[in-house]
Amino acid sequence: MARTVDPVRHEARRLVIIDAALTVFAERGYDGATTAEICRRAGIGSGTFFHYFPTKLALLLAILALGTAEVRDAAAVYSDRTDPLGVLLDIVRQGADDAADPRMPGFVRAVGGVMHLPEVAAALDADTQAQRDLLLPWVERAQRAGETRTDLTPEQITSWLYLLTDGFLGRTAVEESFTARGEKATLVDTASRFLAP
Amino acid sequence: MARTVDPVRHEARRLVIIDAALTVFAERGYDGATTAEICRRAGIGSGTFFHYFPTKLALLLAILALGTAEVRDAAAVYSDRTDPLGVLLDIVRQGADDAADPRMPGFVRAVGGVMHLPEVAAALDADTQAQRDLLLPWVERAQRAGETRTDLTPEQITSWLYLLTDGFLGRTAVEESFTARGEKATLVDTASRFLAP
DNA sequence: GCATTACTGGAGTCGCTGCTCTAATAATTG
DNA sequence: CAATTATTAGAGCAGCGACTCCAGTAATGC
Repeated sequence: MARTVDPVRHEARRLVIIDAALTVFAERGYDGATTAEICRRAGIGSGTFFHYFPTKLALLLAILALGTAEVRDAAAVYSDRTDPLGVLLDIVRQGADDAADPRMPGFVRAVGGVMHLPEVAAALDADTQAQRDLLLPWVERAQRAGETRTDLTPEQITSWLYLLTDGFLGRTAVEESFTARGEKATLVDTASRFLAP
Repeated sequence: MARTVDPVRHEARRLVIIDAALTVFAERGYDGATTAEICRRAGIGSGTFFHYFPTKLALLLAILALGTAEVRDAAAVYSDRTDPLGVLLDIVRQGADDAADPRMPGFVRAVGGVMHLPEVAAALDADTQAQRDLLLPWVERAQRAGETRTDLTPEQITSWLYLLTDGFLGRTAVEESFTARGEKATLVDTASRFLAP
């Protein structure tokens, strides 16, 4: 036998491609991003590209999976907090911080543009589910503690919190003067107003 | 000479194509929508298509222009109202109603997916500007009347109102159980809470 | 009726892009 | 070092889709 796989090297290379793709997708959209351009950006040949990912779509899905995993991991950070409302606002804050990566809005739009592909829709469903799993228990706790309105179901409140961060992301994508950094405080305030009993 | 153009017939045909395109764009995204499919849906041949629109992109821009014109026309409806806050909430309500067209969310995503094209970006800028022109005077009046918070600039408030309807639209696009009809009341309530002094 | 022009369909073209294939190179094991 | 296999680049292929072209038809003015 000879030469076993070095998983570290392999994974590193994978991440280089993913990072390049994230940039190009954000700049040109999914269809506008050619594999050739991604390869150039990653400093590899097309042979290498397809050695790591079977299709361009698989690459997109890998990026989405990475994001979803991150959301899942985030749960651990809050696990021993005792102030439900505070946790909810911190999660919202975190969403604003994520929007600060200048590639994020463009990437989100790019994904939306190919959401009609069933694989993409499924990946987004998984992501939404992860977000929900993160928020829902804290919403319920906040309601029980009387820190939050109870005229909406926990599911509805979760959706609306998601709506706020999503809309926030979208606005930073479109409007020059609307910056994640500058409007973060208003986002948290708006979430507070929304949650208030 | 012979046969002058019949503008009515011409315009009607144009609208048929536009309507078909709106549907197909919403279903498949911009790049996913082939001109062949749009032609099939509109019941025309490709020759006819390119007789009416020089390129596929021009067709998309025509749809966007139509929407922007609609926003501009909306201004007239509110012109002699005297309750600024009520007008703002009505505009928000109108946004919720627009989101009720089942093709709207998909179409919005499709447009977002090709926003990197300068022509599309410009068209969206124009649309945002029209929305701003509609909202801004009423925000200023509401502030002066003391019906609305004044810790944010009128421009910021306008952006945030836009954010709410935009996010609302996005959520109806993604989440099955989040319907424009069902969540409309919460949208108006959230806008109220946001605007409150 | 006839000349002229608008409109229409659809077959075909041309460029582009995702992906395949091959041959070379590097790494690893014994 | 030899054998084996992972990795790499990049030339080229195959398919697809926007758009062109043209021939035929309908409408209009005289």
